[in-house]
Amino acid sequence: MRPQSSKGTRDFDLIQVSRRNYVIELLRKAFQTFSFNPLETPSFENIETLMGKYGDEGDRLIFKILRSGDFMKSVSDKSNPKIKEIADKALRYDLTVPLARYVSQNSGKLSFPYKRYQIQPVWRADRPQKGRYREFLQCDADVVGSDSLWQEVEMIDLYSFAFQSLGISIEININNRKILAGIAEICGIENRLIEFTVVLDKIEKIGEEGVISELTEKGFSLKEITKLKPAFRSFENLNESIAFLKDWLNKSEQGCRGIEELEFVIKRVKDSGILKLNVSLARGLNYYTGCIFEVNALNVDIGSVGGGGRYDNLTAMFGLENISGVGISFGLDRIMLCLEDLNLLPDDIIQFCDVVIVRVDESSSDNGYKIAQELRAIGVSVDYYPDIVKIKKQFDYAEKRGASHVIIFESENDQDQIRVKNLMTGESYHMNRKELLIYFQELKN
RNA sequence: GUGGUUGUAGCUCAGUUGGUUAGAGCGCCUGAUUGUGGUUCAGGAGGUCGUGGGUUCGAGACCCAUCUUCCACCCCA
Repeated sequence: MRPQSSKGTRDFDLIQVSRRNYVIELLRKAFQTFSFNPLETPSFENIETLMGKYGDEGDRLIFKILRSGDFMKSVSDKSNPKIKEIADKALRYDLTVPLARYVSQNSGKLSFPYKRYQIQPVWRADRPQKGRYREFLQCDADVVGSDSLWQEVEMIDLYSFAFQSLGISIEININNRKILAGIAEICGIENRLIEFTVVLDKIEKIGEEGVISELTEKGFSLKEITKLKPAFRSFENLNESIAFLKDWLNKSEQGCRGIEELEFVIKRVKDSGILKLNVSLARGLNYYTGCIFEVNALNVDIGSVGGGGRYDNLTAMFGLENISGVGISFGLDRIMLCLEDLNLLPDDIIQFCDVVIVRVDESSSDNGYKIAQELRAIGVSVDYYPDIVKIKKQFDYAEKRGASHVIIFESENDQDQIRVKNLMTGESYHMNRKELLIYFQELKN
């Protein structure tokens, strides 16, 4: 059996784990600063909880878990069984639907608005690609149970806070689903809103001509497309774009409401300079109903590093009506790529061991181990080399472990002459037990 | 799900139109050298050439299937 990790999954070694933890801790801190509380939900849910929430495409990508026992017995058509006959659980596909389930299930004991953050892996049976895996960590913050636009304001402030702490310069594209609905209304295609937005969302990638040809392909008429054309325009200036939209959509009540919402938010966020109104921004998930955002890192070509928006009635499918929420997500894998590209990862975040204890023969084994115990008691990370092998090999080992010091017990060594070598400087000292403890104590501080 | 791409020693890769015992660098092991690891030298181990079929006198090279990698779609994060 050849060792091989499963498609679209990764192992993380010491360095990668350290770096990821560094980022996760900063995100956690940002979430806590904005008073979100942690929530963790199980890796799998009942299959009905997840199926049908992400569209047909989503259903296909959900990892389903086979029923236990001899479930095939009760399958009617064995050559073509129904999913629910053979699978009753599924791995979570995102963190939003489990949140909706949790909030609905616990609505009695939660106080609203309920603010939670959640950092957990999710699974998608997608075909892997650059920065896209079948198992990846999502970092979400959501607030549910308030219609207030202040929530949007806070979410954007949270984005700037978090990315600032990571040292990443960003711009946030912002739009409002109501504006998109308004555009559809003005152009007389309100019944094809989702189709239209999915295509419009690609404009950055495929350009105006691409969008036009794809819309044509989908059966939009030339007249409709001509009417839609103002949506392809992009503006550098927020006020300019708002003025334009106000004029264009003044006949659409919904569109006007969308613009008002945007204005409210834009006026109040801390760094409105990073906001960019982008009418073509739609975001795939069609449960969004209000403001939507997408975060792009500047100075690096990595795509979006986060996104989110307002959704109404996400809990309705679980029987809890009239609950509105805003959620944002941080794409950890993309953020890691971005930090690597920009060289923003500090190198002192990797937790190597501090000291390796080596010895020449068994005569110093007990003394050596005692030192290990004493050093550990004062919080030093100690590796006690277990075997008596050539000193060269033990030194090589220590260096590979990233240890900053080696403590050497030579056969003639008595307790008062313990040799300590600093691998960073190459300096070597002799000291007794007490001095040694003090030396490392000071190093810790 | 569609179309392409990749897979040779622990790592990075060579391997010429199918033809003898499949190579290099780094790493690893052993021994010397360097006054206790980091230098230098010498020697050595390690590959069913992703896996399974097939074509052929002969396959790492060709064909099919499968797994994996990366990429573009679809979709999305």
